[in-house]
Amino acid sequence: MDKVYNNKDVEEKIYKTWEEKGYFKPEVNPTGKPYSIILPPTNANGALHFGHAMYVVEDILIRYHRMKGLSTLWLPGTDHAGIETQFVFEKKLREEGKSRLDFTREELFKMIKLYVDENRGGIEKQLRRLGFSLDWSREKYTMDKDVIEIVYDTFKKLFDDGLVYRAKRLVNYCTYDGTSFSDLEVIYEERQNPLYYIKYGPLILATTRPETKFGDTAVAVHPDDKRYQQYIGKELDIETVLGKSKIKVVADKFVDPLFGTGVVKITPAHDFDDFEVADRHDLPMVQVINFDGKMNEKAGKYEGLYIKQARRAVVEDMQAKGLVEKIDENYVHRIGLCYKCKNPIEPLPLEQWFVKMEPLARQAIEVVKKEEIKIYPKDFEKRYLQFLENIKDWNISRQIVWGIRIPAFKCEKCGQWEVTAGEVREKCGKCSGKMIQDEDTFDTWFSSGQWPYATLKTTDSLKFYPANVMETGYDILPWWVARMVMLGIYIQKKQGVERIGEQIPFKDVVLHGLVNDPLGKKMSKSKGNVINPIELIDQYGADAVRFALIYGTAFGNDQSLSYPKLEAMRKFTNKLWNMARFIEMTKPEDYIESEKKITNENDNEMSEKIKQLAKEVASLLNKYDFNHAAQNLYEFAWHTFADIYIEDVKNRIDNSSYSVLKNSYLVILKLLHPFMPFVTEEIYHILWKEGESLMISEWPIYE
RNA sequence: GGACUUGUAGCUCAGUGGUAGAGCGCUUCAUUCACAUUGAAGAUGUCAGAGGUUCGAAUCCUCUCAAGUCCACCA
Repeated sequence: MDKVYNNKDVEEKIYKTWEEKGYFKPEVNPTGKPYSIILPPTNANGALHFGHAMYVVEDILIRYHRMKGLSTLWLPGTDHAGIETQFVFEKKLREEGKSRLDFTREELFKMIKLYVDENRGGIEKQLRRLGFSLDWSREKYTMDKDVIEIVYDTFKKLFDDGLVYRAKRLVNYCTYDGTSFSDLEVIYEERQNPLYYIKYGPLILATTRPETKFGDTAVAVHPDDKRYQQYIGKELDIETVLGKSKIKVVADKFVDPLFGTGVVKITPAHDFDDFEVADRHDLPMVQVINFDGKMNEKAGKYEGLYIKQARRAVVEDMQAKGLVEKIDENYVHRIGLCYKCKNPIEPLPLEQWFVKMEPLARQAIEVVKKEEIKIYPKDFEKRYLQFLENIKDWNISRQIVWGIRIPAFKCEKCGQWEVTAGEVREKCGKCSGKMIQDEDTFDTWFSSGQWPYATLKTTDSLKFYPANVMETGYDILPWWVARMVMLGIYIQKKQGVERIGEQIPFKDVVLHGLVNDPLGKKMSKSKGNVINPIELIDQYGADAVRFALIYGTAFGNDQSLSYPKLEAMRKFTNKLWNMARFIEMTKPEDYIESEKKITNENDNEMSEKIKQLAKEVASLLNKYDFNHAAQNLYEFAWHTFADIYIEDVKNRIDNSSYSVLKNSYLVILKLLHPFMPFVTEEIYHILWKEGESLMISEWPIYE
């Protein structure tokens, strides 16, 4: 053996052998009980980042259970990542001086598909570098035909059940990207904008958006506000920049009497709150801004102006007419921004497909409260429940081409909608008019929300449903995990599955924290502080990187990348290596493997301590306490086994003590294998059997 | 506005009712005898602050301060 463990020579060779021998497939343990984890699908077009490296905990669980003899499946997959990918592609187009508007829908889709196909596979290579024992033969993609069929089918069933409906709702629309975003995709930022105090007949109200006044269909006051009691229910004659007009006064509790003058203009087509007020008071909706971000004909002479231009013009004209009471230039408020381009989100009314969430959420709440699904660490349960208890209907339409096109068809003649499970409809069933397919695609989360069922069903692996563990970053708990629970249960119920325990998509939710840069700042491309895990693997070895991510940080907490820790873990792999080297070098010439009788007190103590360690590590892993399992192993291997025991046994090696030494070391290797698969496997080949593998050896269990 | 997380040795972090811990760094010694070293010994902390519960609090409760995150969003 070399004096130093050289990870570079070892890792690639070993991973290749594992894969070739089929050790990653559940069939390696043909009679074992099923145990499965679905890898959160990675962006098909993406590269590895530190979020992915944290999936090492899944590999630990998988390797642990595989060694325990379970038929273990860790299923990889990729996601088409609709908005994200189209955004990246459009950026590329812009750099080439082109725009998506230069192409038809079909052309654009083909181009993006080609672009993604060319860039695919990169991340799979990188996940291999981390040593992940994924069953690559079952890899799925959200755009696989059979996955799409399941998504279609679910959509149709939801529609038939009345859980999908079409409605004109305000959407978070980005007039620059030309698409709507979910609530979760809108980011909020504080901005300082002028607050205009405008005269509406006898009333004065404060607004930041005077240009939307042409869409006002009422003004509102608080029902208990003494100042305005005489106006409630009346219609006011008001003077506007477009001449005389009338407007109704309504009373609604949402108005804060302390803000501004306590009077609010109601613009249902361009404000989320106003939309709800309008709903309660049956007010008409007047859209004055178009999807291109310009004012429309309802804005009279301001038609064709962009929002900002219109605001300036309207204010100037109002000032000329004496309609502006005052302007508060120091007003600070939070406005919604597009998370992609950082431009203000415009609430606009658009016909969309919505999923009625309340009935689905109710079940998802119930399964967690009944502990059919458990969330680790438990603190995250509150976030999950908070999200589901306040859930709003889910807008699943996206105005992008890169995605699964919604299988809904509208009759040109009579306006009838028909939803199919993917089949094309050309003629209207009612009037024989021509049917046209909805241009929109599904929200990416609508397909990934069906991921556990879709992947297992289409790989003929349904015996692994529900998955034992869903492990992911806590940041996508509502976006993804909650939706998988809701859709998973729904799908299984529709399949006629009655037992809750078989409806849920997974049993345990395990959430890891985020990895920040060494200064504790979130890694992001825009900050330029992104660190590529592959570079660290090259430098420290995959085992050291894996161990460093687990060791010394409470599971679920964020951590900052630490170079000293990586270095310490690299030394640990080297220490392990040299323990093996010692054992190899000190083998008694007449040593017989079967010699087992323990005669020395210290040898006896060691074999007892090893049993305790094995129990402790198993118990910690069963609780998803990876950190303490790792700490125990590190502490024991280095300080109990090497510093004390090896030092002690060094000068008195005989057949009996050597047997204890070697067998104890084997247990340490086995317990460490899920954490550090490469170095442990390599040592096993050298000290034990070259043709066999530690990864499919038996996990040490002592009763 | 609602909630969550974090604040412990110079740095990165464990520790959740019983005399303050690890790694790195630092000091001293030993060693090149499995270990691009390793081992032994050592120094270092008003456990963010204040109050409370308790025989006893880093740990439980309340409040304050600071950093970060999620959700909802007031014209």
